[in-house]
Amino acid sequence: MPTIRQLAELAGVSHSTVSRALRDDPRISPATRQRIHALAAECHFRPNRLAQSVLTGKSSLLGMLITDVGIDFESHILRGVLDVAYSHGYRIIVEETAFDMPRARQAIHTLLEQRVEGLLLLSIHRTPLPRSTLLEMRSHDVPFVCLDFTAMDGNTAWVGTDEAQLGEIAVQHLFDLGHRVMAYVGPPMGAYRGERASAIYAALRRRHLPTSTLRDWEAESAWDFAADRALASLLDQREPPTAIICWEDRVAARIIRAARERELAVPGDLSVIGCSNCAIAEFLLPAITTIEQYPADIGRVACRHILNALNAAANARIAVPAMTPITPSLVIRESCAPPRWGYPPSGGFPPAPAR
Amino acid sequence: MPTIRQLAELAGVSHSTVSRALRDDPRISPATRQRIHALAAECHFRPNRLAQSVLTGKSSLLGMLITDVGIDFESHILRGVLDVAYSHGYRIIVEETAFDMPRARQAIHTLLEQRVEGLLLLSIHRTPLPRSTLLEMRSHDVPFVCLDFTAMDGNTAWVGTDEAQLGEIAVQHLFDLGHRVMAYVGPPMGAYRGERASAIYAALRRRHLPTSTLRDWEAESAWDFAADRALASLLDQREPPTAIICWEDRVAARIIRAARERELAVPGDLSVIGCSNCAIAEFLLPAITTIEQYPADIGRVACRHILNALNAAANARIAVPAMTPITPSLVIRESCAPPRWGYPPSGGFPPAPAR
DNA sequence: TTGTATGCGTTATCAG
DNA sequence: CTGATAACGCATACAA
Repeated sequence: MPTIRQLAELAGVSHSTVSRALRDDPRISPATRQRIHALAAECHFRPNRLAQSVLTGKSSLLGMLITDVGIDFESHILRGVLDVAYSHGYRIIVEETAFDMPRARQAIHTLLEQRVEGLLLLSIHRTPLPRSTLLEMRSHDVPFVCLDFTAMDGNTAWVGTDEAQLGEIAVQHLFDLGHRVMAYVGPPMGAYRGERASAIYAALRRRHLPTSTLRDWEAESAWDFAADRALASLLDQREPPTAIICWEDRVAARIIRAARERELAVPGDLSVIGCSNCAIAEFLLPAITTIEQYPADIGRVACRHILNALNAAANARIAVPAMTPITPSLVIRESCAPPRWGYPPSGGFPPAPAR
Repeated sequence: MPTIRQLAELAGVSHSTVSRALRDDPRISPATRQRIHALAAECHFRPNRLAQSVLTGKSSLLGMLITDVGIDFESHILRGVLDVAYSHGYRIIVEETAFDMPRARQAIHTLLEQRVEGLLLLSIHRTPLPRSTLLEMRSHDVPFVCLDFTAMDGNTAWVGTDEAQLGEIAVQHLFDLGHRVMAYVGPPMGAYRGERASAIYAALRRRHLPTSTLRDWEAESAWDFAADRALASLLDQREPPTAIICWEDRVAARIIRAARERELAVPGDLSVIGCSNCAIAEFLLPAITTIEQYPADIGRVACRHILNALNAAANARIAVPAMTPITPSLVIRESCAPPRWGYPPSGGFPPAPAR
């Protein structure tokens, strides 16, 4: 692959003429421009963006930290990011961090050395980012945005699911169907991703419904838990729930399976609603009623935010950190129905289903 | 962020001394080295890898083209790639192509301008890459490898599922259970991803079993098809299959659903086996028996191949293009069982299940 | 319209 | 041990 100087020699012009011709500078005569373009194509010439970047200070590179691209939700966020990055002439360097904070820190440094112009941080930490890390991030001179559950201190750009709305949507749907006792199966309040529990419990309280707590969510990872034990402990209560809200479709699938193993019909005996609308949810029997969180939109909005910040910086204006919750929406399918006994039951609550 | 020259000024030394101190050159006195390191840390100095790359010609960047990171299988391949790239000090730039060949070509050019040292091509094309494209790829001076189903002309590095083994595994498992009439639901021979059909039919023929063809696979995309119609057409045959091999778990889920809708028990009346072991397969009822294809390994091997090629080039040796099929393995769960009527049926084949 | 000179942030080759 | 100086591939202000 030739350099711009070698092209110049071949064409019998100076390298600046080549440079200008290639960039379609109007000051170059159509004739030479044409000639140089042809020559460049013939030689498979590709301008060296690294050199350009050194000179201009713009790398057209964005860095994205991601916990695990294998997770459906995260890979769809990446899709969105790639989408807008591509259409704005930016490239994305992806780094996995697997919840390993030193590794994330290392990755960030590497990306900064690569002179990425912005950083997208997706769930790099199980808990909200500590203040010190946030300060450290701000000390680098690149704009960054947190996606999903990473950091929410109000002072940091953040894009993710609107958990409050999600809680409302789930509870409202079940409420409308007639359910009055619901349970939530997922990470508890205060824990990693506990925001969802909080939101659902708030929605429950707002309707003066009991907030049955699931006490044995001892998940190793966010998906690893004993569905049958969880279900048993829920149904053992004095007022067993007629509907279960699951924090994720995979959890919903497990709960449905556990229910069917104890010969409970879904949605006949028990309604189950999931979250995040995973790829297979619509093909199951029953197809899972779920809440779409639009991960690709989350990625798109986040990436756009970075791009805006870049422009704002160029205009010498201050980029305002923004919190951007993305509104989820209900996807009604087959796993929720009115409770078997209606409400209120004439003779008090029905006996717990046989088990 | 200061440059190396500014640091030099602050430290009262020349910029070459700073450069050397930062790279721990033994010729620098421990005292100054220490001092410069401290100063660099204080100023949040990060060496500019772009400038380094311009000089050395090594960008430590690899480019990866991917059809759709939202697809489980592809995102897991990406995981593997990221894994080995990271541990070898390489970064990955990801570009989505969505089967859009002009876009893929464009992305490749962009990546070449970015001076990636190698290219990983994942399913960028529905059919094997045309010879002309392959030649064009070779004309660029970077090593590349095709992943999954992209190109298999024997002259190009390729890593992907060993389809022949996959076919054997699926058919053997069902054969061992006693099935003698099996069908395949998936892209037909000759079509995009038709290799799987070919392999399964070969395995069937090897055992002198009938090769019932599914004639109405009119999938728009690879997952979009009418499962109920497909199932109906299969069961309508004179010798309806007692087992169905699905080209992907999502298809298996749909077939299972369709079967249950016509009150066929799975695996009692019909055995179903999937491929690719999707995240949710183990949580369904029945949990899907499937074939694990180890996508992360595919990514790892492919990335390692590129890295090897890079080293080989450095050693002035020729990088040998290699075909590396990855051996899949059977994951036995609950969706396959012996056929209801055993084999051979005493009074000929049983009547087709009621429908 | 084109050419010359300079610089971007590095590393590397010489001297000293 | 350290310091000039050149070079990498490119863009651009200035001169012609």
